[in-house]
Amino acid sequence: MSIIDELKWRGLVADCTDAAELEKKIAAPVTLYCGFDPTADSLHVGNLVPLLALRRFQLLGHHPIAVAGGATGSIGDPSGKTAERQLLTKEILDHNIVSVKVQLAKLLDFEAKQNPARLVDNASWTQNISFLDFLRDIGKHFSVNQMVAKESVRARMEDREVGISYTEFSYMLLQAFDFMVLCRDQNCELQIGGSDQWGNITAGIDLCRKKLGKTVFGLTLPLITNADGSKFGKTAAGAIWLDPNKTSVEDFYQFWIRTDDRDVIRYLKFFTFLSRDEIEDLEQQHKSKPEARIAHQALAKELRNLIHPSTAGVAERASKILFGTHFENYTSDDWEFLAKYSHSLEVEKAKLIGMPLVELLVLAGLSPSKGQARKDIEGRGISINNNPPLPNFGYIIQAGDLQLDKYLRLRKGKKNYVVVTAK
RNA sequence: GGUAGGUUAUCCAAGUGGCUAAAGGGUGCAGACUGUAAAUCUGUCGGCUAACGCCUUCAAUGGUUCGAAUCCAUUACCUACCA
Repeated sequence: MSIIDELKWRGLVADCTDAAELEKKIAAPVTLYCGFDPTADSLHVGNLVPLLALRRFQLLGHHPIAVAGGATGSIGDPSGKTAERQLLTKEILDHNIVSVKVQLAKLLDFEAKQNPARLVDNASWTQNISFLDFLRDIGKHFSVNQMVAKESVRARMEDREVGISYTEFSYMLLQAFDFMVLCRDQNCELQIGGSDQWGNITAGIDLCRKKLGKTVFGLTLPLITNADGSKFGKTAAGAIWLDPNKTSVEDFYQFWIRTDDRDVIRYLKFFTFLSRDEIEDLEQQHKSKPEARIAHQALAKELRNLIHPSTAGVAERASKILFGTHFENYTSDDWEFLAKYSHSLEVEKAKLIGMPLVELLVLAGLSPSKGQARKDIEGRGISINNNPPLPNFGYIIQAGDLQLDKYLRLRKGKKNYVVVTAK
């Protein structure tokens, strides 16, 4: 199966240039790239789609290049954005680049004998070029008329409330320049990216043809949407990050477990490397017995293994303990384990015993304020250990609430848990 | 540079002197139903308080007034039109 067939089956092709020619080209190994702008100090699950696509290409023998956007990230891509963005400071940008590079490096194989991945930073060829040279050599090839017609720019021009700065307007020139440089120096012939990158990619293709006389290709991946219409990868608490310090291993796992039924098979295709047979088998199981959530568990497990390989088994175990019923039998190992991988809080024992529950809820971060904590309790959403919800908000923590004289599980609703440890 | 309009709570958005902690909607959170699903229904959604109530908030500062999100002045930011 060619990479294109593979991607098509997975629903991962939104659009591509000259499909017939691309099919031919791709029969032999090609060099391709995808850019990742360091807009934060970690990648999030949304970045996974193009990144895993690079990996899929690599697995089938192609040569992937991951481009860290040191230059483009300092400008800000207007694509898909409804408002002008705040420029990141130099310090934040540097910090982000370092972090993102580490994550990119984890998901591609740099040791492969035939087709090792490469990681480059577009600042390396952009930062020393002068503004005048850039305008003369690159800018001359762009027609403002065409740039204005591109969806990403047009949307912002039409929105009277927002507009677009010259800085962001120029973004596509930088990205086109990247493609041209990679094509020239590394023989890169294909750029992939999210569907919002279409305009930027075609700009690069045009530039390669004009500057280098070469025909190169572009392929975009679909924007991932949730069945309920909300944005993929965002929760109220924010994005789901790959960095375990920003999104705990347990939360990361839970995120996938809670996938909408209607999305779970699509996501298996998008985000895992399971084979077609395996996914179709899961689909059968899911259809016949959705409440067992077999597909959800497979999805969560695959992703956890991929992103947090050193924690194999951790999330499943934590999940079993948190959502299971054999609460009284926890050993102190179980408790320590929970404290480490889910949300936890340490409080001095002397302070803990006798502390009003509302105060503990706020300390634990389960309720934003004491007033809200009170309402949460009155709404019968709060319980300690595995007891029924507490009926009144005057409750004070007792010594008897501590399991093994040390641990206490505080729960809000079904999904929010904090393990409180007395010290 | 000139002219006009805007800035309200987590987001959108009403409100043009007292009845306004501020309509409505979204999101969120909780409850019921379930499967840690969806849909639906209910409650809740500035802070403190057991509660009466008190405090802080409508871009910022200063003013008018018994009383201001609402009126005036200055400043900042955003947008449009004109030059």
